[in-house]
Amino acid sequence: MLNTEKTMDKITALCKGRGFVFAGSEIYGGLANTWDYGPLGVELKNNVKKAWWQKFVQENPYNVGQDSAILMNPKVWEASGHVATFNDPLIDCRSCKMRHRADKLVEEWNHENNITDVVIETMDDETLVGYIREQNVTCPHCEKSDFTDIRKFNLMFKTFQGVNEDTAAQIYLRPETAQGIFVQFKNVQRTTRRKIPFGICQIGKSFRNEITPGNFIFRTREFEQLELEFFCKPGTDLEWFDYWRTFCKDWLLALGMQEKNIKLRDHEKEELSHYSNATTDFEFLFPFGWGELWGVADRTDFDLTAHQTHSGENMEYFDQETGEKYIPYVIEPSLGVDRVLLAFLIDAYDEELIDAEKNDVRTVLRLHPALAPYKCAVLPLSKKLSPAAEEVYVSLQKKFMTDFDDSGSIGKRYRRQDEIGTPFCVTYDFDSETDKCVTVRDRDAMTQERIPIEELSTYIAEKLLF
RNA sequence: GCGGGUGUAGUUCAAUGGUAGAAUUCCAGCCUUCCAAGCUGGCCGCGUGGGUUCGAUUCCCAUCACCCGCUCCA
Repeated sequence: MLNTEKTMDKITALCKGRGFVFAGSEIYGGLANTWDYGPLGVELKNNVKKAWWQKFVQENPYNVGQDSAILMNPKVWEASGHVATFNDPLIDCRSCKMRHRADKLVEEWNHENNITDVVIETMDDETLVGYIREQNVTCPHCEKSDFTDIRKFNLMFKTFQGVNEDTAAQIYLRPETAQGIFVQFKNVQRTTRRKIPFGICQIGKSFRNEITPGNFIFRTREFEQLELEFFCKPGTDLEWFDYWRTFCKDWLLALGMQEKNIKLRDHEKEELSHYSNATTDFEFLFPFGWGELWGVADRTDFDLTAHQTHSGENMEYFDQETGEKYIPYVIEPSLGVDRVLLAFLIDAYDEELIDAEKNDVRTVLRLHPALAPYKCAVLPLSKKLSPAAEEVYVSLQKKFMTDFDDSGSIGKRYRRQDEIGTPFCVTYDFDSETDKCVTVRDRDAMTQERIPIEELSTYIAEKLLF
């Protein structure tokens, strides 16, 4: 019996086999959880970014773009709270080797023992360890109370700027792109003459030294984010929160993601980040379960206020119409490029049983044309037609990523394109010379249409819209 | 980082204490007038490093990577 279930193995095999994603540094035995995008992967990734930019910047009445540096003044991360709260106090149980977060350990212990008058948040590591030893807090796993000291684990990658590798020269690789937007908020507002509400979009790499990455490109230590920081008047934030939630969902659906694989989940109070008072996660049904794709957070005025406090720079916005001065609230829809790319891939992956007896399966990536690495492939029906077909190929290349393939049977070449998600195959045949038309075969509908060569690029361009 | 599992061509799977064989993919040629045709030829592999041994892909140790759990979140 043929198994057409989508699995991560099949997805990773396709990615490796067709040049979407390769394991990083593979010839040196790899480096844990690093992945490189191959020729098709980078096209897909660029298309995802382009599609996001198009809807969030190009076509959007509110938003503008920017691109800030990965390296920032370390004070940024003190202000943002990342130096303090991205620090996990890890503690190991000597008995069963289980690792815990010291603060969570105490929190649970207090909860179970009905201790309510102890404030964990204000405890430093020594106090935490002291408390654990005093109270004989036990390991939830083995019930013993034998813990190591706390080891600080900061999720931020550190490096050094300049020649001195001392702490004064220590800087961080940004753990999120958002702060680059906050620190430039005033410059962008001034130079674009934007009035509140408006937003700033940014695409860029971020780095988090996760304890446990995994699930292919779902969680990696180096990843790329698509972030919008939307500035609005306090009190209108929840309204805009809803607005952007809907906007984000529409974007996913417009690009063909199946609604049944998307779920919106609101964060519970305890779950909220240090900067947020409301968050909704967009989750996608991956083969390994539901996983977060898009976090839409109401960050309040936390960041701008923090930067105002730490930098001494006034971050207030002055409303000319009402004469009011205020620090804007911020709605942040933050999307992981690698994650959403994986989601699109999985969502698009399909195996079609063509002939049960021959065990013939057509593997097809039903990617939206806007996302597909190649928009079309030119396939001469016979090798004798290759020179003429190449002319069509060269003209199409000026407009879109186009592939050319004249090796093997026409059927095999269709299948090759199906597997990498090419929406249109253009076949140049023996009549093309005289009627100046080609056959365009649609990947999903499996239909064939005779199109004049000169109308070809317009025909395809229309299908790329979303 | 801890516990469990895995590691042989791009993929799927063999065999072996005497340095590996097939299918498929891929490439070249012949053939081929629209959905994985055929023929001929070809490329490609024992994760890495040690040890035992005359000799290791095989046995032992370490290491690395991947998968499943504990964490976390874009």
